[in-house]
Amino acid sequence: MQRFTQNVVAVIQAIPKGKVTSYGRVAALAGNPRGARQVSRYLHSLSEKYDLPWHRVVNAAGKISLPKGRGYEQQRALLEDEGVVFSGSRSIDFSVFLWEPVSHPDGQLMVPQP
DNA sequence: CTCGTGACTCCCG
DNA sequence: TCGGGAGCCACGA
Repeated sequence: MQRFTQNVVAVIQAIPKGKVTSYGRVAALAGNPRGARQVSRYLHSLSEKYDLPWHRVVNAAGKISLPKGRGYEQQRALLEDEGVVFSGSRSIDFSVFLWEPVSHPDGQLMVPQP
């Protein structure tokens, strides 16, 4: 498995309960700002194997990308269980629920070195 | 090796 | 606002 893939897994597992992030951010944190599409694929193929909180990943607009009947409802239910609120009934307010692993002297996310 | 395929994003008109 | 198009890239067939 490639480093990027491992990083994606690590980043997703690091998302705290009650917070969400976007595919693009996960990709960026994993070291590939252009790898958003890969992230979606990993969720699809590795979520069970690595027990990932896949539901905490939404698109850049703060919405669930899954179509209804294809996981939308399940994801939304899981998020609401954690306290995430859908404003307007469809989108998540990033200013409140976005997970920001801001660089911190010690609390930095375990992103590998370039 | 090449090709199709996305639970994405960004940029324009 | 909204939709279309192009960029991107790992992975399985």
